[in-house]
Amino acid sequence: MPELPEVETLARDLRAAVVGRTITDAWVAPDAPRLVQAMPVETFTSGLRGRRIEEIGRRGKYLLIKLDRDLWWLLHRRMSGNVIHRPADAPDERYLRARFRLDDGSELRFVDLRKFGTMWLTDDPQAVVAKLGPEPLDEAFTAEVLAAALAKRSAPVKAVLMDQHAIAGLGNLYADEALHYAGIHPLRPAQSLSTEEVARLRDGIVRALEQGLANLGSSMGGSDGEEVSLRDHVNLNGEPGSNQEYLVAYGREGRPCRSCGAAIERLKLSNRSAHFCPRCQPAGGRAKRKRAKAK
DNA sequence: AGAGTAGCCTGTAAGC
DNA sequence: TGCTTACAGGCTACTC
Repeated sequence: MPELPEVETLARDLRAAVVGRTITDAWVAPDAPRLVQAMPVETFTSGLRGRRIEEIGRRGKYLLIKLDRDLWWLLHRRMSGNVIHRPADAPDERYLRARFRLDDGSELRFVDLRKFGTMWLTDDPQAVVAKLGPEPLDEAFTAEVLAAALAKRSAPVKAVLMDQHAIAGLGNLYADEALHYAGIHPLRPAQSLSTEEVARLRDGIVRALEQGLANLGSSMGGSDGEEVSLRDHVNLNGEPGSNQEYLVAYGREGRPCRSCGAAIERLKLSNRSAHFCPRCQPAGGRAKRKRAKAK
C-alpha cells in the first residue's frame, strides 16, 4: 500500500532518473476511465507531449511533477499503483494502465491492478492538495502540531491518523506501526490522549515513517516465484522494498509482539484491520489506569 | 460539523 | 472441482 514512505521513495527515484527528460508521447488505457481526473484523456495526453520534467516533489501521498511552462503533473497511487521505468521496447506489464515515452528512449509506466490510481494535469497543484494536513516528516511537525490535529476529535485515534486532512501521508500500515511504537491502543478517542502520549505518538509516527523510508517501503505482496509481483508496492526499477521484514504490528496477527511476546491482535476499525499488542497498547491508556490506581 | 460507512476495483484465499 | 464469500484498502460521497 503506497503511503508516505513508498511515495517518497518513488519521488527520490524519479528525481535521479528522469529530471531533465522530455515527454515525447503519452498513452492511457481505454479501460481506465478514472485514471485521468478533471479533464478528457486526450487533453491530458496532448498536454504532456513535449513537456520537460523539471522537478519532482511530494505532498502527503501525492506525487508532484513540475513540468516546464508552469504545468504540473500530479499522481496518486492509491491502493495498487506503481510507476516503473523501462526501455520503451520492454514487454508490457500486466495491469499496464498508462505509458509515457521519454526522449532518451525509456518509458515511464503506470501499472495498477485495482485501477484506483489517479492523475491530474494542472497549473494549480494547490487546488488538489490544499486540504491536506501537516507533513509528518517536516521539522515543523512537533508534538504541539499533532496535539492540535487530535484535539476535539472523539473518533478513534487511528481513524484520525488516517484522516489526510488531519495529518498527511499515513495509511493503515504506518498508522498501526506508529501506534505500536507509542504504546497507544488504536480505539482510544483521539482527544483523550495525554500530553505525554501525544509526544510519544509524534515520535512513533516519525520513527515508523523514517524506518519505512530507510527500507525503501513496505511490499506486502511478496513475489510470484521468479518474477517480482506488481500487485503491491515496487520501486521505479520494479523491485520491492524490505520494510515488511521489520514491521511490529501490521499484518502480524497471532504472532508474538516484538516487545513483550504477547500475541498481536486484530480488530475492525473504519472498515479496515487494526493490528495491536494488547499488553503494550492497553485499551484504557496510561492516564486512565493511573487514575484508577490512585483511587 | 464530525462520525461512520458503502462503493470503487481486481485478485487471492478460504469455506462449502 | 467449482462456486460463493471475505478480504485487501485510499479516498470520495453520502447519511445521520
